Amino acid sequence: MTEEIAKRWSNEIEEQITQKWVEEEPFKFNVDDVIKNNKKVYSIDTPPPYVDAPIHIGQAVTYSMMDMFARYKRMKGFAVLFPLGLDRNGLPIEMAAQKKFNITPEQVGREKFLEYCRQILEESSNESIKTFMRLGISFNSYKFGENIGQAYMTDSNDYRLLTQKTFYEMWKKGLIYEGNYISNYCPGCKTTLADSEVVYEERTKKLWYVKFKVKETDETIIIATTRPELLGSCKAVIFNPDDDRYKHLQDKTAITPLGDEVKIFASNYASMEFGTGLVMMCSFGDLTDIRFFREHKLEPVILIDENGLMNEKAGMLKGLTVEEARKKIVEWLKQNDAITKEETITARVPVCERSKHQIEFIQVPELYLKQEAFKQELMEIAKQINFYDEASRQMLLNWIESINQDWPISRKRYYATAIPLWYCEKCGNPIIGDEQKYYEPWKDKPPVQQCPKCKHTKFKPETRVFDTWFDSSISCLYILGYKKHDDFFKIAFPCTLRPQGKDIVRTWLYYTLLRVYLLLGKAAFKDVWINFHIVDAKGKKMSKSMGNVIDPKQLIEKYGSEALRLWCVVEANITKQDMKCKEEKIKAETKTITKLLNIARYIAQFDYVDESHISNQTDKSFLEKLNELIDLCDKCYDTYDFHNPAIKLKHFLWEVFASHYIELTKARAYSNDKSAVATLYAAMKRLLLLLYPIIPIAASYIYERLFKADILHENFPAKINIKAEVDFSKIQEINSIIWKYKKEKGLSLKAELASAVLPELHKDVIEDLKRAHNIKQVFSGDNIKIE
RNA sequence: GGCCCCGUGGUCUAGUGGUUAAGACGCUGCCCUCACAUGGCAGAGAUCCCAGGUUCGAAUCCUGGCGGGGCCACCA
Repeated sequence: MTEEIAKRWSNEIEEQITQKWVEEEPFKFNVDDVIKNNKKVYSIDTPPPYVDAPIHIGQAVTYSMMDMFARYKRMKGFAVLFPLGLDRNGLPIEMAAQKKFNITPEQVGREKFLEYCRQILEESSNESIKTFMRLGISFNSYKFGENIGQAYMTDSNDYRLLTQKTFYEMWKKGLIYEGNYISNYCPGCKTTLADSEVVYEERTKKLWYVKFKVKETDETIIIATTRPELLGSCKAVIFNPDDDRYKHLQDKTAITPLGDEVKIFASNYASMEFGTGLVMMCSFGDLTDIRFFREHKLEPVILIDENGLMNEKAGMLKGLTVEEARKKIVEWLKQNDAITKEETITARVPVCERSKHQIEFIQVPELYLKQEAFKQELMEIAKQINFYDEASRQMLLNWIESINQDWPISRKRYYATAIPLWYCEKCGNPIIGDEQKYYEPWKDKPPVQQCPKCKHTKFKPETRVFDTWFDSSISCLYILGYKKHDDFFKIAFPCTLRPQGKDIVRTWLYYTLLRVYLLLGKAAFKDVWINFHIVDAKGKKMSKSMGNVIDPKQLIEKYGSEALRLWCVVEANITKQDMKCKEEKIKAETKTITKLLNIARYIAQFDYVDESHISNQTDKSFLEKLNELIDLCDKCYDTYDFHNPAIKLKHFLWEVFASHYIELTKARAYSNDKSAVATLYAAMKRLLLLLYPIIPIAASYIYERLFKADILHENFPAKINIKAEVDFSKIQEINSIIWKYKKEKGLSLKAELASAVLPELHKDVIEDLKRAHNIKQVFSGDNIKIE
């Protein structure tokens, strides 16, 4: 007796099945088996979500899609490496700790502060993991551990040790150096930022018109500036070479309100339209200033210190933040009658991607990883990888093209991977750690007793930590067991797929390709799948402040995870554009699940008949349509396209299978015609297998009841070996005409028809048509006619 | 300023040289027919952004325009 198939789909069924998957770990990655039996590996470098935030709709959708990739590849015989990672590094943890315990790292000291951070992480709910479980994401394991395929955390000693190991490798190759350059500095995060972490935003700013004097002629000139606090670092006043108003000032000397004397000359950097056409060049208000100083070999005066405060060179502004300094100098200038006008302008300003504070440019020593020298090679790498969608490649190429300095990898922060360096107190010689353990120099001793250069025995520990992307950019190496499981790594590298959002192309994707290229000389991935975002029903970006955030947990609660999974592939192609999220559309997909369930219930009332009994031409004609679908799905799934197959599968389910085939063959099925029943089972089996990657929970539920087997162990279906004489579309067409005729005549669908003229078709098909539509007599002819 | 993507019924999407331009959501009407009322059937609703061009033929290819979006560079 077949176990009863539910009439309605429910969250209880979903929970029961997904719970079982979590407990029994059927997707476990077996490294030994892979190595011993030389299995082909398909690996996914999953993007670790941030621990403390519950997962958002975009993650729910993209992880569901990754799950489809993973499940499809398993059906195709791959050993699929699909690990769950959690990102636990970086500033958000520090900020949360500071806020919750109302402390600052400066107050409590490094070790104590790290403890507070760990406490925050300890209390983190792991909410995201529960949602992944509920969505049926087939991670290799939901248990944390250090074996291949187990769930991992980016702040584990194991992960951090690999970060340090790769650091040694690059250090030894001479790719890392200490440089004292102008860096992006975020006053909010109190740290240096790489260019990739800087974005531009439209902001309103004040523009002040300040009086300068010309020394030689004593005339007053007016200069517009948004950065009066940098007046003390002014080294030149410029005007556009075509600006007739100021040509007479060439090579004269300007006196700033502070009394400094600077040269006046022409430069293309000045635009005639902006302000008064005269510009004061300071060190450094923006990137143009930096370039200008370099080109004119001017000695910069740095007024802002490593902490973002005005230093002693700033005179009366010393100790103030930049904001405070600006206020104070404006007041002072006003008192001295040096300001003629004040305007509000809008301009695009560089801001910190995370905290949105305006970037300052300050000079700080940082460790740099060489990248500028490898632009060409990386462009080549970018061209070798398959991009899905192909158009996404351009985002990466654009970014590589625009790189114009090396990557600062050190940060003055705390909760991140330690930089394993010590410096000889006598000669300053840097000492690196070794691969034995994860080092924290401020509390660990270096692996050597004395400085190899001067034999001195005292060392100063490095207290800076790595940029969080320096960790993240080796995730693909970590999951493949780099420098740990050499025999596995050898066969599994490069990683097959990197799935990720378009917003982190210039960080996560770029840095990973850079790191892996520098370490191994190859592309890190075979395929890269870039997703766009989920936006609200109106196409607006979801944000807490707008109040338009859609919580995936609530959607699952209301409609189930299968409806959500089906919706996200049917709705649109997320690799091409943002996808709008409308609840009604998700709700609508519950109907498809119900339909599938009910077709299964219909089939289950007949005793199973195997495929060898398929002989009827109607049946063969129908199955041939399914064969086409098998081909299409296979071809599309292989290129990460689930959108088009999902639409076709839905259509097949509703139209071809339910409306036409089942209605046409009911008479035969109820009279236990072996060919008809065998066809129902054969078709349903294929259809479930095709749907399985998309809606695995429902597919496995039905499969188990109809075929008494676990769908997880099945292969991707092969085409059914049949040859049909009739095109099923032709049959559908005739059905529609007859249904429409009866409708128009106000006849019931069961009403008897005296006769019909139908095209020449196989007798099996004519017989089914006669019984389905209750036609007494059928004549053949080219024009369909019903009476 | 450079590069890229998109513009199909009210809404969201398919279709990428020849189709009566497809589907879903929404809307209207009829029907509880023994798998399914979380259903079935039917209907209304599209100058396929505009203008040229290529072609026997264009929503589909080309050019220009208009509109929307993205990435990068960036004005003191």
